[in-house]
Amino acid sequence: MIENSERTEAPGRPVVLRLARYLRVLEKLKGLGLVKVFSNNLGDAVGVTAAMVRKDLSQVGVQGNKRGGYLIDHLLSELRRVLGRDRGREVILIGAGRIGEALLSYRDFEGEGMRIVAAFDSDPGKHREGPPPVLPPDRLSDFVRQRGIRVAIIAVPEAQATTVFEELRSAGIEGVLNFTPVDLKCAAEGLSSSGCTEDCPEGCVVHNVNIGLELENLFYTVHFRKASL
Amino acid sequence: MIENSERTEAPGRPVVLRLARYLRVLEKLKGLGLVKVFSNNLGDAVGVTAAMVRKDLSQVGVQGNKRGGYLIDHLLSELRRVLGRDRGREVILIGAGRIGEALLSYRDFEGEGMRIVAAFDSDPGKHREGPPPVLPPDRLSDFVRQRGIRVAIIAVPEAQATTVFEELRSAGIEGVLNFTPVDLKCAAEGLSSSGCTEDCPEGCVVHNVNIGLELENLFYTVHFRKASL
DNA sequence: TAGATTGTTAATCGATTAACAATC
DNA sequence: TAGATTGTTAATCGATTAACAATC
Repeated sequence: MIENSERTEAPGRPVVLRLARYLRVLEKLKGLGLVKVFSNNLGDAVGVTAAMVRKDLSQVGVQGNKRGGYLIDHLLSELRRVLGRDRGREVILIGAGRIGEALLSYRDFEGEGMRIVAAFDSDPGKHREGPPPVLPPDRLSDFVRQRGIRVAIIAVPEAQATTVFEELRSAGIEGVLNFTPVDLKCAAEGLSSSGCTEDCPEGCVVHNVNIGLELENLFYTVHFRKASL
Repeated sequence: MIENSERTEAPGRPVVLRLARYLRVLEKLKGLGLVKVFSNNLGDAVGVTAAMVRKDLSQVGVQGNKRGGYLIDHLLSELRRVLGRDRGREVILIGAGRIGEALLSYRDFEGEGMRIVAAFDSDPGKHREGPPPVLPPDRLSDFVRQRGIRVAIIAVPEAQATTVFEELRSAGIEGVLNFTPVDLKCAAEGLSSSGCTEDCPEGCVVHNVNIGLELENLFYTVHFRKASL
């Protein structure tokens, strides 16, 4: 039953998030002119133990030198490969309202090799040439197919969330970052764990960014800490 | 060493997030006129097993009826109490840029009993009466003390993140929701796990909403799924 | 009583941490 | 060789799931 061949086992979500963090630290270290790094250092920078750093790296097949630590250049290119930095990572945005506009002007993920290549909004007043262009919804499907887009961000009002999600799915989108407070369910039912990630049998992944829940949780934590001191 | 008295054990973060979800579903069910609910139903609505629902509820001391399930009204008031809905949950916002404005106009958490009572921005052009008012940074400290504010949202440019954080801490803020990609470290070092929550020895909790990391992770998941089919 | 649902205990699972053998 | 660091195996921890006794 178990594939025991070439491929290493698929790392889980927490591992991937840490790999992305290692990558950022490594870029900064390289910028400082460093050449080698120990699991020790990386762990300190990201706030995890050295053992975990080594385990994460070995899990994705990245090797170090028994005594010399890891070569930063090697680590950089390996992590970029694993995380898919080499492929084009283009995303579309649905909804050019306040959150949408904020994301459009948030140039930060370009540095990470990701790019919003178009936005879609039903309000004609929002349309513009770009880049990135803001287009009417009826151009969504063609755009996705022609450009081979696989990932979308949903930043529409709550009421439109499920409709938009259906449209994205039928256009062939495989991954969604959802900023609405709605739990997007995939056709049938099921889902939801810690409010972050969810899986869709037929092949669409939804990650939820639920600001209200995060804030709720924060209030709770703050209150509880105080109460327990 | 273990306190075994009155108080139930502190529920972890995943439990609290689920409790908040149960609460939302319950509010809708009540709106529909229902009176009772089974762990079964709640589980379906939130996407977890019935056993987990019962465990979560019993963990915070909420009881049902052995055969009749749970009374929605009872559940509502108990969950509201546990989650602290009864106390005023006021938060301030630092940074009235694009993300900040989006949050200000995001009336959604008012329904959840949380409210942004003021924003602060160093650009005088942003200042206004409100409500909520947008104020200059030098009024932050007094405002926090006078109103007893404990929680803040940081939505400033990356470069200002750490400075703002220090100011908040010295003003006595105990919890921060951080929208910048910077890992806010508490005075010294240490921190960071799955990129969501972090704990600060001296009593300030930071929850990070790192959109870039979420997107990175989504691209990865989508790519990997495809590769493994 | 019979049936159904809760509350809780035991089993499973995955992720983190600790320990240590391999090796440069 | 001695010292240091990796890669991996075993132990721990927490959270989820399964099972079931209690009881309305």
